[in-house]
Amino acid sequence: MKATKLERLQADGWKVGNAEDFLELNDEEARLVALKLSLISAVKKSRLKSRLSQTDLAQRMKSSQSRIAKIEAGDPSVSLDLIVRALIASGAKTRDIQAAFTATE
Amino acid sequence: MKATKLERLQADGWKVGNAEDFLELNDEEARLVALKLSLISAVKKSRLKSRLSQTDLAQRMKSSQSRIAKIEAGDPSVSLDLIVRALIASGAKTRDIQAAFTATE
DNA sequence: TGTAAATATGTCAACATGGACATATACTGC
DNA sequence: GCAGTATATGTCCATGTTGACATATTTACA
Repeated sequence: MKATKLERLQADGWKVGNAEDFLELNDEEARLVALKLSLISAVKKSRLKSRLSQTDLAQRMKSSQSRIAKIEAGDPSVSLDLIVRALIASGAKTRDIQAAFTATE
Repeated sequence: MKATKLERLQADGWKVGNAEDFLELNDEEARLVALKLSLISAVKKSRLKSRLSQTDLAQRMKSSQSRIAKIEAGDPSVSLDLIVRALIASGAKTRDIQAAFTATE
């Protein structure tokens, strides 16, 4: 929602900011989660395609086997940064990464 | 490099792991940096397109104006997570995000 | 079944990133 | 120049994320 629209709604006496913002936030949060899941699945696909074990990939990107396992398990302690680094290190091409985004739509 | 290839090179007596790994790491690191820069520029574009001030966008995503400024300035304390959240919150469509990736190639 | 490799799970201390705040600087219309 | 708004920069400390490690579980295959 544009700031101007928000101001208009508020001027009109609308209780904006609670239910509506909540829904939008959920939507945005959902998009991020979907994106992460899609990228995670791309990591596993790419790693297997490159015939790398989790330990191999971990060495490549100077991480640890347990971290890779956590990435692929969707562990909440894993950042988007790490997921993308794993994707790149596993040999994924730019078009593979884009494909992961496409799956989000 | 596949683990098998690495093992073969090592078996052949190659000093793998230093210069080569260093170069590959740089390459991967460079890809990540390029990706971030591309997404950052997409954030600013998307924010302006939506006619949001940094303060507006910050409120939308429950962040702060200074964080948004740091995102757009490419501050090192900004994660990929935050960049993508800003991108989504600023109203970028999935195809805009993909386009940012494309620019990386 | 046994055994080795691969993967999963839990923990933790070190480091990265976060929002918030203060404040400086830049921009815009007057 | 001035006021109002937008953006930039620096700091703080709470929380998030990390690699490393130990260990458990699963898988592959003789």
